[in-house]
Amino acid sequence: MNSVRVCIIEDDELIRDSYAFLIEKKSTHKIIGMYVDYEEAEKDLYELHPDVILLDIELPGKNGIDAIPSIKKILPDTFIIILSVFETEDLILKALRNGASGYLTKNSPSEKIISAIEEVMEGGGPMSSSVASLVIKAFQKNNNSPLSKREIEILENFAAGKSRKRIAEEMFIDTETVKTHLRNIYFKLDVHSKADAIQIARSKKFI
Amino acid sequence: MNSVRVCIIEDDELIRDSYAFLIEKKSTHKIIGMYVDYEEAEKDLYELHPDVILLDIELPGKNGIDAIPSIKKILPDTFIIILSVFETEDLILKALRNGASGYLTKNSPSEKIISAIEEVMEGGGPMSSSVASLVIKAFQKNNNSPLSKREIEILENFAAGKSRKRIAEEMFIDTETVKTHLRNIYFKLDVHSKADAIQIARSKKFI
DNA sequence: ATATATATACCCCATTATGGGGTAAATCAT
DNA sequence: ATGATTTACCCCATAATGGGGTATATATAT
Repeated sequence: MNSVRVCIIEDDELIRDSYAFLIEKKSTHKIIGMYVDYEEAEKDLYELHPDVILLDIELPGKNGIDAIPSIKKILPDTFIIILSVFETEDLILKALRNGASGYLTKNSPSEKIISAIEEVMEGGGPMSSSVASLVIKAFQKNNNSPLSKREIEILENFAAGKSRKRIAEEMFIDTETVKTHLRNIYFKLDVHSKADAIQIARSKKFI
Repeated sequence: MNSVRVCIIEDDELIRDSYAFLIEKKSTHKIIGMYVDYEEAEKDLYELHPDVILLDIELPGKNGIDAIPSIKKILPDTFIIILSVFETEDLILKALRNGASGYLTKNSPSEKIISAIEEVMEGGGPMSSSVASLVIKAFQKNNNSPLSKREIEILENFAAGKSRKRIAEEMFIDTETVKTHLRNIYFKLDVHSKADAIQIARSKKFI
């Protein structure tokens, strides 16, 4: 592994300095920039063009989640690894959606951080195991759904923007049958519209 | 880490036996069952109640992907780790959606497989780094979208099943403006319906 | 065996949403 | 300053929706 040019954006001085120290000491990677917030970093980013940015989420000024798209606009090919104490589904998914390539918790040992830097450079997606688990769970359905298999199938087609007619044709059933299923779905989810049914079903991972 | 009761479903004798041998030799986990296909395994699963199942995808009879929900129905709390030579987005996401807790490529060293068994028992989500990268990319949008920001926003609301009227209200614009955006979205995606627009936009990760 | 859930299908009705067409002005960004 | 974006209005016919009632066959579970 060649020397990787790394930049750190982290407001806590102790954490920032110890990461920098350990990375420089235990690997061949170079810490080419250290910043206490995104606004400071922004001025230098284009000139610096780091390979990897270690980014904290809890920052003064623009937070890490919102900083990701801004960084990606300036440096589309720079990999961003989130370093955070928080492991909530919401934050993790937003970070990944916004363009982060990895997500580590701050209690990760320095070896894990160093190998994560190498991993992203090689096209990997380094994550703490609890983070990986949350990411996987984000794909999985809730098996305590009140909806039947057929109802789930219909609501999924519905959520794909299809009309009753089209769903009926594709499922080889009558449009009236689709309608009856829909009526039962509305009753079970206690809603009275498509949008509400989709929203409830998605948030509860029924579909 | 206590001894974990592991079961292997893998049709290739050499791979199956070498996994079993290495796991028994290098860890305290117990291989309590080995099967060449899902049908064979199914007979014993409830009685065996393994903690973890190492599951191949390319199986004779029912394939691994389809076997996952069947296993989960019999053993809802057993963790399933996929072992596959294939790393296509489609297979990986289907496996995770169906309930797999981890996904390793077959070239993984035995240490990685052993630690994966421990990781799932502790609530983690073990993945090969290339798999993790694909999973992360599944969350990320295509930034070469022909759609404008506003159009993406509107199509996302559209994909949430909302009507033009509701979108207009929530976005503080006129329904006619929503309509114009929609018309431009249809033109850019070369479609003539909601369902097609959503389908194209989702498959190309524009939304 | 009997109750409950599921999947199928038909009828009525009024209201709402959709897609296609044309046009245009203000603002934003390269 | 040229093209893209965002906003908004007009016309029109057709399709889709949601609410109501009813029914029958099959599965599943207690």
